[in-house]
Amino acid sequence: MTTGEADGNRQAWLRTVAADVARLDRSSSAERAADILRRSITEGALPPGAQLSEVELTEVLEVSRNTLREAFRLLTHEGLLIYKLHRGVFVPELDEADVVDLYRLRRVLEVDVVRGLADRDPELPSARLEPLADDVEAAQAAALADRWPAVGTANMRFHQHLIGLADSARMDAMTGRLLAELRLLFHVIATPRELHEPYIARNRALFELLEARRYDEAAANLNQYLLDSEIAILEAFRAR
Amino acid sequence: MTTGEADGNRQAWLRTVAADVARLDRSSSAERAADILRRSITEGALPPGAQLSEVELTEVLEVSRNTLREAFRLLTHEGLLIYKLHRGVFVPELDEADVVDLYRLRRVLEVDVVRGLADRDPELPSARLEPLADDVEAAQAAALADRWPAVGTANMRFHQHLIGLADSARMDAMTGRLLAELRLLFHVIATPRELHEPYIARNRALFELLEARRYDEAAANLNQYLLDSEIAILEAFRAR
DNA sequence: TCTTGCAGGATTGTTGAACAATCTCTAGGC
DNA sequence: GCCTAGAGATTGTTCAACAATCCTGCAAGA
Repeated sequence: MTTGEADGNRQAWLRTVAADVARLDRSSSAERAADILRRSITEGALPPGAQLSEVELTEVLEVSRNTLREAFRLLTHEGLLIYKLHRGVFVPELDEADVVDLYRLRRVLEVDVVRGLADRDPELPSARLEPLADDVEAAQAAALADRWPAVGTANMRFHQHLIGLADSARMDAMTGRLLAELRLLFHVIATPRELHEPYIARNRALFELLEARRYDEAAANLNQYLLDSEIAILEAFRAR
Repeated sequence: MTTGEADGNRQAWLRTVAADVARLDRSSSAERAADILRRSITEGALPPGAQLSEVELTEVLEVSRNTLREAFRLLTHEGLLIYKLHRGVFVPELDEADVVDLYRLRRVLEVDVVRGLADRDPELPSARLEPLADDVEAAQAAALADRWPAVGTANMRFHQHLIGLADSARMDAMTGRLLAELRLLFHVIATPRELHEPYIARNRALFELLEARRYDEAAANLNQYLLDSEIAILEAFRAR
């Protein structure tokens, strides 16, 4: 082993440790409160349009009003809450225009990521695809157990991991926001099975194209996938 | 004038009034404090790496610590500040990887917007291009007055307005963040003139292609523009 | 000389109470 | 029936205090 290699290993190790430290540091009362609220919103316990009362939530979450308001700010900038000055915070009610907007962004980002993989194919170890495979399996398992919201979660994670292949912190953050907003839409739709089931197979097909390094086909596939998904959501939305 | 037109005008007027109200409503102490800090950061008074002391700024800005911290949160999610738990808030220090990341996103979004204009050409009144023309003129005027930071501001506004043509609230927000972060980079570069001057003419050329509705050419032009700009910034960055 | 451990001070994280500003809703007047 | 006024509730902001954590400097030990 050369000194260069040893240095490289040491550098890599330092990076992983730094990442671990950053993860541990992420515990403040405001963020813990935000975590709980985030789950309540994305799981539908707090439906779109609902107002979040400060006094009520300070008691439930056992944090002070100031800390709660910091949690509100965090979620506001994730798109999961909106502030109305002097009136309070609300769970956003997205409309069809938002669906179109969200999907436009998704198509732009995700298709570009897949297309971009072709340029850096050699440096992309196949292990990077494992999270995607796991997500496909998780969706399949949840479907067999008839847990359709969990299918939706796994499908979304698939797309988050897909974006992750680009190694762009900003794309990751943007996608996190977009998918969180998308979840807001799912709760006004009555038929979760019809909404999520088709995409288990489509995610698997997309994964296999990536695995085979047929990136152009994968990009075209993904583009059509997202167009279809947008239409499906719009239809379910109108039929609610 | 038909009733339809009258309705359309009334609708447009209602929208402008609503926008004005929203702008007036946007005056909370936290956001005013954030405005001041934002300018200090983007204008370079607070250089990358600087720490913002809470007690010091409460006195200067004449707001309470809690309100100041809300202002910090606002700027954090614009990418203009970063929080380090129990250590404070700092102006981010971007590196070359961030430049590459930022420009990748800019290319994806801006080129897609221009390309997308072709599909909705008929519904795009030429008046929508006026802000872009104003920005080009502003940049030109600032250049004649030797005010190069102002040239940079006008150039950035040009791109913000360009994204605005897509009528996507989320693209607007993302671009706002990206350009704010980009400004962070400008202050570590010693030669503002060399950095900004070439893009006055290039923005004008891009504008003229848009005006002529030659969108595909405009998209290709913009793509090369952003690639060149990225290289220029990277070089200036390495030479600092 | 270099590292390690330990105060002590400084800064941030969080709380609770208080008051001001604003909104909502109801009751009353026209 | 519609408009207006005012009471009550909610949010916006401040202040003071304490807890938790970080940074600094110094002394003890290898």
